[in-house]
Amino acid sequence: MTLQETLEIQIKKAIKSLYQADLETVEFQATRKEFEGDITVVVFPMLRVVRGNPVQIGEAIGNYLIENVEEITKFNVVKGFLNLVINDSYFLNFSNEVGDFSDFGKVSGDKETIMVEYSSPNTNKPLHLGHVRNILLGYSVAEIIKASGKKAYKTQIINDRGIHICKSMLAWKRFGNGETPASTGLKGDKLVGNYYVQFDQEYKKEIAQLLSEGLTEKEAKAQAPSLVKAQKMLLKWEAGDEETVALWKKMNGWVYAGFDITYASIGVDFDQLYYESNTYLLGKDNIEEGLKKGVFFKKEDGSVWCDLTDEGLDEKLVLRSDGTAVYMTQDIGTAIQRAKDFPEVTGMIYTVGNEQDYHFKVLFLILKKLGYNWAEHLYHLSYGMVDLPSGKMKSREGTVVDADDLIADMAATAKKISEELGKIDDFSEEEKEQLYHMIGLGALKYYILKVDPKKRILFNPEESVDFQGNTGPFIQYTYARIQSILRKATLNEDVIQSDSEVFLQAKEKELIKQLQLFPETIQQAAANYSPALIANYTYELVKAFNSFYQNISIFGADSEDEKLFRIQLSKAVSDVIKTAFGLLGIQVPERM
RNA sequence: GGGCUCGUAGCUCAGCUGGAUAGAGCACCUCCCUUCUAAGGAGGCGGUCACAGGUUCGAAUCCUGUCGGGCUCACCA
Repeated sequence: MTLQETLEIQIKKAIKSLYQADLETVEFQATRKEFEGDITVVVFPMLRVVRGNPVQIGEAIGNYLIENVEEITKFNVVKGFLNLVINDSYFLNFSNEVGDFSDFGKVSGDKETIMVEYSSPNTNKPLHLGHVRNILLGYSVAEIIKASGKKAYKTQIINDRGIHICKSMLAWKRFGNGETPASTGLKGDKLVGNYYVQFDQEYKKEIAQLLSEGLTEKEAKAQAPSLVKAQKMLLKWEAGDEETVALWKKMNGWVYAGFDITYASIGVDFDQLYYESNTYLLGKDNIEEGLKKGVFFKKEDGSVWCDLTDEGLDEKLVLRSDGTAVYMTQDIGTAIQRAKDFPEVTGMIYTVGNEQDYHFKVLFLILKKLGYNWAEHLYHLSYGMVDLPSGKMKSREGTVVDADDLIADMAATAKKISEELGKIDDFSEEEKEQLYHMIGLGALKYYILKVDPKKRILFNPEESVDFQGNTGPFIQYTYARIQSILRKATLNEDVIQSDSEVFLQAKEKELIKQLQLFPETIQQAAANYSPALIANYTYELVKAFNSFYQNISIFGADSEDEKLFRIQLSKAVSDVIKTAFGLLGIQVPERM
């Protein structure tokens, strides 16, 4: 039983015996810095059950707790807030009982399995900053779910077919002269992306030409020769035309090789891949089934719809009048297919931008109506767009922040700062490069993950991401600092254990309190799908540690026991930093 | 127009299911490396929590409305 649970029981007893009343719940909060105390009971809500002056009630409860709870040594009441002081041995016991903090806060278990979809790129262009936000969010949420006691499968659906792919293929055939990644030295995704851009330029020229010939904009867009050719190519692809399919395979292969490099650089992975070329026909059977169940209805022209007006939404098309699938059809089919592939899956998370909020609202509703039990646990991990000062990023117009370039820039900044400081001059070149990458990536990931996913991010490439203050490198730095202490401690053969009485400094107590919050922070982050909670928690922990570190000497402690305790506490903090950053997908260095 | 969403310090953001005088970082100004890593620490400056009502012991937080930004309402994906 936690201390808070004990207190709740005792406070209910106190109210019962003092006022003959029953409390439903007791409201606790952390005591604010300006008051003495470790935990605070809010008295106001009790006034509903107990008549009286909040200060007097607080005093009465405080006195009762001192009598009946040994951990409570003192209290004070300010207005309706009862501030309780907890004795040192409670905190010392806590850190001794945990002992090894390397897995502290994590819960193991696999009763529930959640599938997390993220990234899901098109194969006609390289990954950019928008994808990066998606990838970081999805990966982190999957890791948080695992730490909270569930199983998580990371997956992505690769959009490897469709008109957009044909556009790149067409432009390559026309302008490519047989270029390959090997012949140009370009990453495959970059090479293919260039042709996608080239297609669009050509297409725009054709539209301009047709407009000058007097066509309307709509006509010009539909009749431009490039587009017509791309549409023909798509039909050939769907018919299984050998040459088209071969080219498609070749160019997609280039892109996958490029993606793999970027994913490895970012440090993310997947458990299961789905390809749209395999799944785009799925869903039609499910529509048929839904028709029989009465979930859908057919209009006179043969198109199939789902009526969601009862839920305050519109009617939604799920099958065209010619019997072909739409986006929704595929998503219905894919979800059902995944549940078949992984029968243990109890829920799915879709990491997709907020422009698709409505689509997922509808998708989830339809799946519920179709009667799948896992449909109750579907979640759209929606996030805001990443905008540039110039506006929206557009791949076709080449106004994007490329993921590889961005990571390289971040590493370059890390290098510059590191060289100025000169603390790792003895590293080998390879070690240095690894470290710069780790720090640069840490800065980027933290920068993106610490903000609420719902908010859009304005990214200004001119102003580089910070490396000081509330940043990834600041936290990595603190970790490295603690490792330095631990190396020195090992060198001095200080044994990491202490069980005798030591006097706790206020800063040490703060640190332990902060450590105690980690398990519930993980649970909250999982419940809210929020890496930001982990990031903010870690920042608070690290701030508390740095304050401790600057104000209290570890190796200059008065007694051997105190010294050992401080080393042990530092170790615990660094273990938790490592775990927390692991949940964000950020690595921590031994030195920096 | 309907729906969803955001609006907190000059800038970037925290603020949990309503709780004490609204917190950080950046920027700006003071201090602190004979001590364990100064990518650090201690402090200062800076707010009508978009606006107006309401709910109550108490509202940045909940409700309604207004204003402003974004997204979305395709037989596109």
